[in-house]
Amino acid sequence: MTKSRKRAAPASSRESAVGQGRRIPCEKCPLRALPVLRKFTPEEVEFVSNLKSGELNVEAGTNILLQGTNSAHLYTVLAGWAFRYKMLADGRRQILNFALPSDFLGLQGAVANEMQHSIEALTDMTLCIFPRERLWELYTHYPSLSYDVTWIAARSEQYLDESLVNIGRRGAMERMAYLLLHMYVRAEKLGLAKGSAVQFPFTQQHVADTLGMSLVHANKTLKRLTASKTMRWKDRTFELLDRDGLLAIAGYEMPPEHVRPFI
Amino acid sequence: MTKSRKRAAPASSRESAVGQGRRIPCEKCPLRALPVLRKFTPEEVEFVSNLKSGELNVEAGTNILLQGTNSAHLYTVLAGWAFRYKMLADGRRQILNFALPSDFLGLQGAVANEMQHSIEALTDMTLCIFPRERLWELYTHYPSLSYDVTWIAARSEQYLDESLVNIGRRGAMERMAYLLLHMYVRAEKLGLAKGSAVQFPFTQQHVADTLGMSLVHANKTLKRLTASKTMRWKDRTFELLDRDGLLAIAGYEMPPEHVRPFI
DNA sequence: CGACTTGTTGATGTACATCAAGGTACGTGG
DNA sequence: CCACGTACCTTGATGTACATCAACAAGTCG
Repeated sequence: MTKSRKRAAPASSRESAVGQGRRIPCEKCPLRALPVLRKFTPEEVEFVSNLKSGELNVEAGTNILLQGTNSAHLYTVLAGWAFRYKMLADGRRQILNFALPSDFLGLQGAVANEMQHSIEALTDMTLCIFPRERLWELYTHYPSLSYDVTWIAARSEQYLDESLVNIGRRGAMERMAYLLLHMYVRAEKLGLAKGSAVQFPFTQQHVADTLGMSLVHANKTLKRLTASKTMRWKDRTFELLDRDGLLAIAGYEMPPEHVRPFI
Repeated sequence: MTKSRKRAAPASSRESAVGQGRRIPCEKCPLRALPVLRKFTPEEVEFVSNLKSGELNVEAGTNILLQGTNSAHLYTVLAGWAFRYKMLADGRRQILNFALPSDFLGLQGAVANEMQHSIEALTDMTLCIFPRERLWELYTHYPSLSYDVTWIAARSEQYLDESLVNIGRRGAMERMAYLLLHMYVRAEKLGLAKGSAVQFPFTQQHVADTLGMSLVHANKTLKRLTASKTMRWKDRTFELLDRDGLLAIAGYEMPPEHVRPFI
């Protein structure tokens, strides 16, 4: 054993001060207009709207879902960022993925019974709540939506495949370049970019835990990457300066990203 | 860049000498009796049987699915072992997962359009073929089966999560112990174990590519692991000698494995 | 103000990769 | 039969990408 990242105390994860917001009807959901998201029929939207049991506001640092428990809910991210992670007994942490607006959370728990991972809010967030036991209704009433759920699961599998190659077979610079570019592109697609800059709410520690390296090494890798002048990342603001240059360092062809469902 | 595993020539992957076997009706499928697999209703079985368009026999080394192409089929493994992998441009390889009898292959391609990974047969295999374009029928006619497909996708996500923690945050011994135990358990559940021994059809190179390490290091790690007397692996035969001991080295709680669907 | 979070940097150690060589078992065609 | 190739495993010597340890700087917060 070696591999860095022990933290004795659960430094983040404050007490989960949550709140119930008022309900925006799905018909007026601001996300639904995004061009990357598949158009729903009015019936589909109405069904989903009816499935939605409420909204949840959580503060940054809150654990939305917890490894080892079974959640009664599924969530859609309306606003804010989160990350999915697993902890080992001795405190090592691996971040599996980040969640952005329009992402769907908790399916594994709905299907398994017990969560095998945790999810923590990176920023203040707004989530749509769907009761887990009504997922079955969706399957019996709306094949199109069931297909979407499968689609979503298959796509996260793709992301994970990418991460596995990334961590298993590539050096620190390649990994880092790939991750930053990946997160930039995702944010950009959601209209979160201003010019070529995005507000990244995560820290170097999060990046290190995503890429399976130590904080110190992540820091030094970022320095080297900055020296390449393909990007800049200071005070939570990420700027993409040379997309092709960064892509070249990542040594990668980005897989095609399609229009996707949003439940 | 570093991170091992370049191979100039595609050493394995012979020419895909395949063959069409005769058709076993799903009602008589030998796998369906396995206690780990969920019981299907007669209607479900009949529907699946009708969906099945044929059987495929492939030799060890054949590429069943290829990164960058779009396959017209979905497969269920009836017999034999395979592995899912991705290659980088310079020849580095990352194995993502292994496929055993009862596993479902090709969903990502069905849902995306273009495969983002390849699958290669480790042994001679028999596969059930399902035409991809009829997947939609399944969604419209059988919510229960659609739910199963989602279930399967969510479960592979869980496997990938595990692998990510494994590669990202654990040392060579831990990784190795975990992988071997994991593969043993999977094989055992399918009735492939004799006493406490299983025939593993993969080589040390495959293990190395799964764990994101070099062949040499995998070999040395295996030596050290053998010295612990918790297992033995010689001439393709793996023997589990001390389950708890190996589990302790893996430093892990195995997640609960449930009864699962088999399409 | 201290306590804490985040970033930064240098010194040192080690887990890993790379290189190189050889060893066994299997096949092939002469 | 042997010579030859090839697939797989093994082992030692050497190099390096990473982790660990330690310290400090800047910003924020109660």
